[in-house]
Amino acid sequence: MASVPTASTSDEVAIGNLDGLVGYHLRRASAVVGNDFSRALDGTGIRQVLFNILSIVNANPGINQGAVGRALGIQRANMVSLINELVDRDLLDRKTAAEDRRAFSLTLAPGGEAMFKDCLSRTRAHEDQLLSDLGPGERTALIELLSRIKAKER
Amino acid sequence: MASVPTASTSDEVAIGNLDGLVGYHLRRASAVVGNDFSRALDGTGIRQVLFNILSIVNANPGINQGAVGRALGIQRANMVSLINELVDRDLLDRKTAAEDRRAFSLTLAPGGEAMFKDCLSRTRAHEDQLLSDLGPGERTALIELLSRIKAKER
DNA sequence: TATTGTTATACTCTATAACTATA
DNA sequence: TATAGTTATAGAGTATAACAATA
Repeated sequence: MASVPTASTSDEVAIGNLDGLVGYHLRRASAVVGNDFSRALDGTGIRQVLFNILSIVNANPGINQGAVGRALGIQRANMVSLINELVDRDLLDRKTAAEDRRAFSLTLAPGGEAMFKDCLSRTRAHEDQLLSDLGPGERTALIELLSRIKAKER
Repeated sequence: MASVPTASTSDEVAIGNLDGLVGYHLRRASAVVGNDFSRALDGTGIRQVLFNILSIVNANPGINQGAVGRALGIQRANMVSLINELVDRDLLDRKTAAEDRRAFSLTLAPGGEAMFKDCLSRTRAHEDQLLSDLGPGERTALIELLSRIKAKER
């Protein structure tokens, strides 16, 4: 069974063979940053998924619901209530697409733009704080490695 | 609002400001590796959490339930059904701890050891495949960076 | 026939509070 | 009083199948 690390960084117990697995470390690090994100956006009512949707729509005005879902890895069926939530809160404008009457064309409502800006700056501030002991090169390198992993999606 | 990247690696739509956020990339990469993990363990009935629990118990025979949860960031209340599941499937032995009769002492049952070994080699094979275009140095560097982020947990 | 969005549904994960039994 | 495990419960994320309207 190869090498079984005894403790690594753990303070209380050994994590055993998990230590060599990228998946384990990704899961834990993602949770830490995700929780920090939640604290950053506390009080806004915006969750990580919703923020991601706002960002995609912001960068692609007029995009339709399905395309947003594909960009974020969210299934069609699960997009419905998320978009409803943002439309109901007047953060997103939804209208039937001119070119394809099956689809909806999404744009940020004025309130959505303000909300997105606010959430973005909160998020950046929190990430800068949380990741302050990573050098700028390390941070870039990390994002680059994560992008390459993401590209392996199937 | 600083720089708004237009496309980065995206093929269909721009991800906008998400591109500069570590949290976004962590979330997506973690999902990719997690899905790959699920495929690797398809048919075993073992999910990522359960595998993590088996690994902790394997590395710390006799450990109690709460300590496993703390090591993995799982709340006490949520440990109960997970441990029940593993005990019911004869993968884990659970007995009242000698030193503290409130606690349970957990060890891998023979079937649990076999299952863990099997899952571990499947997982390693899948990770090696999925991450084959990361050099060994990059993989180590990635794990090191993720560990440092995890250490910021609060 | 294929695609966009929808509904219904179910499973997993996560979070909180209140309880018991032991310490 | 504090801790180990339990129960109940609720919210959120994710997955599948089947449907209507449109392409």
